[in-house]
Amino acid sequence: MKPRILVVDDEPEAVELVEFNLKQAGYAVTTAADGAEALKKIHAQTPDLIVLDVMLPEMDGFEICKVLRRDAATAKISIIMLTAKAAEIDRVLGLELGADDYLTKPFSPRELLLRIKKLLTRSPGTEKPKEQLHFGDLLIDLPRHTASWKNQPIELTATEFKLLTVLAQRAGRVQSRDQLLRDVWEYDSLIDTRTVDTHMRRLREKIGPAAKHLDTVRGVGYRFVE
Amino acid sequence: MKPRILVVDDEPEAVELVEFNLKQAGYAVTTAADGAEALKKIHAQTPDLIVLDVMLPEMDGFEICKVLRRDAATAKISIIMLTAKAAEIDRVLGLELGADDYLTKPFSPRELLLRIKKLLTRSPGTEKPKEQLHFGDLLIDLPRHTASWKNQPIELTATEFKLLTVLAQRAGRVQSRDQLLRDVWEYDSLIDTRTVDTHMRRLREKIGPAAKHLDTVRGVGYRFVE
DNA sequence: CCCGCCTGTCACCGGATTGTCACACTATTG
DNA sequence: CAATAGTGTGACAATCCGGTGACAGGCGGG
Repeated sequence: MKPRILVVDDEPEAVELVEFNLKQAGYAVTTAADGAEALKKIHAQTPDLIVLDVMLPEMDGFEICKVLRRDAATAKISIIMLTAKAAEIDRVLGLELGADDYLTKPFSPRELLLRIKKLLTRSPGTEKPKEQLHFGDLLIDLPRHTASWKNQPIELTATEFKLLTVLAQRAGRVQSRDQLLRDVWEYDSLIDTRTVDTHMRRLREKIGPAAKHLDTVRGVGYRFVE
Repeated sequence: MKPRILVVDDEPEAVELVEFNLKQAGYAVTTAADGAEALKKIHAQTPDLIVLDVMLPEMDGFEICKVLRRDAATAKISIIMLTAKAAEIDRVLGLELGADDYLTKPFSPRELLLRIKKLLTRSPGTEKPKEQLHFGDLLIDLPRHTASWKNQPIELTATEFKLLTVLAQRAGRVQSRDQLLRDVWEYDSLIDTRTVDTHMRRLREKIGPAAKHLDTVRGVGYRFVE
């Protein structure tokens, strides 16, 4: 899952330079040359981070930043402002604008990459991982370490619970037996891969009707379907 | 009536940045560079919230936090800790320290403002740590350090009481033995995890019928159920 | 100093859990 | 249709895990 980054600047060369470097670094990059285009693209597909030049025709970077922060849907996107004057820094990072970081032009691509990395690795930490997983009548509660079907508790052993959890958290994606061994058992391949099958059987028996969520993908592995 | 916020940090630039942003946002800000100064200012005029850096000369943030929580006059002030390591989070938010929130450095002023706002607008209903915990016929009184079942007092040792308290305060959530060692014993892994079992046994014996609240989650830990 | 209480550790036990195997069964392939 | 690979199933033994009783060191009070 590549992090998505939107680069907003009206100077084509600047955009190109940044875009090239970010793509090199493995990010999915989209670009916009003015505020209207930026907002359109943001609403089309929310990026994880925005690199935003202050100097833009019509709607400037400050305006865009404010607009984004006001809307709950976009308020949590990390924003790095590209600004000319050091004097503006306080305002940029402050309450009114609320950018997460800034760079004064000119800057080195490497520097930008460092800031981006910092912001992207931090944001997942600030939002909590889900504590409960709902799938129709199936409820998995991680901190309580319980699962239930139509509010009827399901008795699961530690391994079964973890297996269910791992599959459910990756709902829709097939997990190979090896992958499951790594993620559920936490050590590699000391265990026969067929052991996974046995645990899947036990899990299916215990969760009864909810077993419809557990698909076998012949020749590949198992998958949790919603 | 502006909410009063005390910022405690020994780095002048950090203080300045935070102070500027908080004032912009309409808070009344005072600052302190070390623990002694902080305590003095707190007692001179109780702030509504404290932004507290962990790294301080002499008395560190942990110490200050503990001191504040012990004194009834200051126990209810909201505290946001600025901490370096993610590993310390559990301890910071846990029973021993009882901070209300935390941020890992570096953080954006905007993030800090969001957390502050959240804590200050906290409705009186979602009040601070309760002084008494009721669960059916079981009553745990934290300031008195007593527990009772149907108004009959239960004799508990210090460790047993703390163990019960920690579990009850996280009612519903499974606590691993390691977690309990951290939160009840306060230091890590010098102690055998099986020691927890022994104390659970003693606790169960003493609280008699109330032991039904204490669940064992095989392979995971223990859980207080309501 | 002695005594009793609190604590941490250990060894043991019974039951739950788990990994493995052999075999049955089903989909896939030629 | 037969052969084959892949998966479901039942049974079983080894292991793990938590409860329990016992014990020794530490500490404080009398």
